[in-house]
Amino acid sequence: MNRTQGPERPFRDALQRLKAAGLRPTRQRLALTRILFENGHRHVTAETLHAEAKTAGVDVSLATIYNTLHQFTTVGLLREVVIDTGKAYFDTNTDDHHHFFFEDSGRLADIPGNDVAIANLPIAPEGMEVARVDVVIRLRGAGRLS
Amino acid sequence: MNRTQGPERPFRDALQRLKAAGLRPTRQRLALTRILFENGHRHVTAETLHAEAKTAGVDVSLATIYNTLHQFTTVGLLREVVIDTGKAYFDTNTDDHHHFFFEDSGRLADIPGNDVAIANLPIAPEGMEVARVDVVIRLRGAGRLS
DNA sequence: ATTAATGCAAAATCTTTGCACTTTC
DNA sequence: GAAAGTGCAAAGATTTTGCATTAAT
Repeated sequence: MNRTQGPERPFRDALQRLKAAGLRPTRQRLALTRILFENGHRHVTAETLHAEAKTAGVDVSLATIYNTLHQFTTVGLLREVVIDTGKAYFDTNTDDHHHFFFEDSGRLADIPGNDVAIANLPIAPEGMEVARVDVVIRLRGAGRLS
Repeated sequence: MNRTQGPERPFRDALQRLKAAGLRPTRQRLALTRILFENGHRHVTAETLHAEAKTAGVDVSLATIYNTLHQFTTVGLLREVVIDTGKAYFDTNTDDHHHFFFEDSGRLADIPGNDVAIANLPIAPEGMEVARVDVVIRLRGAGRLS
């Protein structure tokens, strides 16, 4: 838009992130990257991301949302969290960590810190290696939201 | 089939199980109960259970399979295990325990023993209680099946 | 120019629903 | 014969796919 000044910082960051991941910085991917990574860690589904994009005035088809979520996951920008049968959640925090799942609202939250540890992790069967350990703490309750 | 003798043991067990759960012992539910509970702990999906029933010569519609799986889960005969987006697994072992998931084959297995323990379980947020803690160890590997 | 990405709508999966028919109590 | 359960096919929901168009290198 303004080419007398260099691109603003957030834009440059998004561009950089895509380049580093080896993905072409298309208009859609740049917009989604900014939505996803500019405001701390996020948990999204295809649907919520699509809605957010629309709200932000970015026109992206659902198919592209799905493509993008999976490409980002493949290159390590996102991580998929299996919480629910029939809906895929993606987390912008790709570090090893675990989750709270609020059953009432369907909201997902990282468990703060790396406190959770698993004792007596059983040995993987012959010839198998551990790809990942997922811990989900399902919460239910007198759900007055703060 | 043979009414000069009392019903055989397995049949009686299935009947008993359904009655205890407050479910009417219909032909379909009896058959599914036997398939599910007569041979140690099992992990099934709607599809695998439907196939097994068919193989066993039991005619049950898919809709009834779904109904039954959910009814059984509601009354505590089964437990749902969330492993995979887009496919629901059910476990005949309703005790507190965790799972291995073989990503290659889609097979699910209980982690033997109650060894797995979680250290530093974080406090549930205000007004929330822990409904359940799920641990899934995802395995991948030089998967030569035994 | 070449290659990759996007969008659309159609298809594929898995699951649920509505309603007539059947079975259990 | 009430009430509950079953089966079918249709409808839902989410995700994937095929292919023509558009954009990036």
